[in-house]
Amino acid sequence: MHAQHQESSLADRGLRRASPLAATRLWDSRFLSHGERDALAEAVSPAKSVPANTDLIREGERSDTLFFVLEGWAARYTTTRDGARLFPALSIPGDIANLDALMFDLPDYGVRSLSQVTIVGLPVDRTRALVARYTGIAQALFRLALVENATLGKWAQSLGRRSARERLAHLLCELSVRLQAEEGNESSFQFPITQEQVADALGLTAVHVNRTFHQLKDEGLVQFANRTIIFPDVARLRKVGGFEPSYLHGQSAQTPGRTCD
Amino acid sequence: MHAQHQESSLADRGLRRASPLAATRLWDSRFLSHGERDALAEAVSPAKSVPANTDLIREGERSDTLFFVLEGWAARYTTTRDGARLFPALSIPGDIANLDALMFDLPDYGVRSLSQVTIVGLPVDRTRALVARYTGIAQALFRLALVENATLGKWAQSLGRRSARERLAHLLCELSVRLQAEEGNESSFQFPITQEQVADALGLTAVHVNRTFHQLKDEGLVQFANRTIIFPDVARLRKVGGFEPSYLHGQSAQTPGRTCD
DNA sequence: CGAATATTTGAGGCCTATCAAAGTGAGTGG
DNA sequence: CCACTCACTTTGATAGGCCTCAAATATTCG
Repeated sequence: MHAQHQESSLADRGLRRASPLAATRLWDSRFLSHGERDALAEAVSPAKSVPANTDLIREGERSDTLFFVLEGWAARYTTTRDGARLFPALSIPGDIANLDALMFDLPDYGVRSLSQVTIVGLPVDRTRALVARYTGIAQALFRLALVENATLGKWAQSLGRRSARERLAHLLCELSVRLQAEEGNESSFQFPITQEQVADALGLTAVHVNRTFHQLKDEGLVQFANRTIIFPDVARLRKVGGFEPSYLHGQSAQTPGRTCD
Repeated sequence: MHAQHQESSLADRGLRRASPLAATRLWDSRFLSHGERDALAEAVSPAKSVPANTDLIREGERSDTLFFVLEGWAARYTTTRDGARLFPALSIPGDIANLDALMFDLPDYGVRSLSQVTIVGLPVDRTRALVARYTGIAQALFRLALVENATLGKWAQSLGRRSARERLAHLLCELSVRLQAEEGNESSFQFPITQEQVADALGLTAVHVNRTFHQLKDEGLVQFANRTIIFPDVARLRKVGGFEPSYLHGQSAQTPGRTCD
């Protein structure tokens, strides 16, 4: 942690310690060399805190920066004409909420904070330059896109073919694995979002999510204690949700070796 | 079309005319230089015809080649323990069915032909070499991943928040646009799959898909004539499905300029 | 402490699933 | 060219999961 390089410019950007990106999957990736990490840390904008329920990107609004989530949860959302909302993806610490901004100027979704979040921005043009110059960064971003792809596929499977109970169980299992990279404990984590937001992730009603949560509680599969969720029996919860963590390709610390080819 | 380069080796691979990839989005991409196209055509394996309902990749089976679909329709599929199937993606001519094989050795899905298909394989290791050498190819593949991402997001929106009628309308609209790159007519195309397969794409039952098709027919929104589907009123069908083609980012000939930044 | 937000509970209804069977069409072999 | 078969489509009846509407309770936050 000695300030070997010029840390001052980084500190100016609010990146006092190593880098706010240190918590990020992109950063953790085995693909990044030292130089690549420095280049990334250099390109990043100051960390910013955003309150809950505020749009980072309004639906269909142009955006010229990539958003890294450092703390808190955000979500991509789409709205149908009749006002129904769905979250095709939850963005939790370590995620990039709008990776596609790298290639497309107009997203087909919005991004909104679900809890208070702290984020860091990466300007698209600078990122393009990094991608062109550093193959490791290009690979890491490509990997992120593919993992998101797999996650979306599972999401679709849940929405299309699983009951409310199974869907909720699957979501909770997925989150426990994805969060584990930071929390270090797969059987419990902070759960900062409302049941209505869960409903928008699962394609259900808030009312029904509530009933489903109670069902899982009654079965002894989940518990709550001041905003943290606890899984007394992870194995059984996974069974209920039909959850197989392999599609996350080592987004957690749990399967460190199986990440890439 | 004169054989300026050595066409013989290509011909040996069954790529007689320009290249079987000519029909492919990857090929069409404005990112590919002449040299990159040649390199791609060179790397591709001989075109192969596969009958309907056969696995290109069995669920969870290792695969070391990328599959381009040249003709016919295929699908990625996932199965839940109770046997329910869902297609998170349909792979139609021009698509790569298993892009993630580039980075991950074990897919979390299977790939299966829905109709008779002709495909071409691209070995993963050769593709990696191409990506490392040709930035245009890397960019084009990244684009494909991001478009697939957007498509999966819309798929999730349909599965989570749209009625059967809306889902079917949306799917048909999406297919009409994606196929248009080849067919050139957005109001009609060959429809080679069964209602049960449609059900697996929409998260419905074959029975209900049948009823929903009839509903759309009765409304004058779709017609069938010997295996081709016809949309008498595309605008109205899009309205029903809540379909906005922008997320496909110019996968069709219809929005040629808006493809990239 | 009060207001706004989130959770909880109840009753009733609709959309889609399930189960079952009949009808249709394409391909095969005699 | 006609049975015959297999797969797909179509139709009907019933049931169930989740939604809708509504209101009460609990919690958060200023």
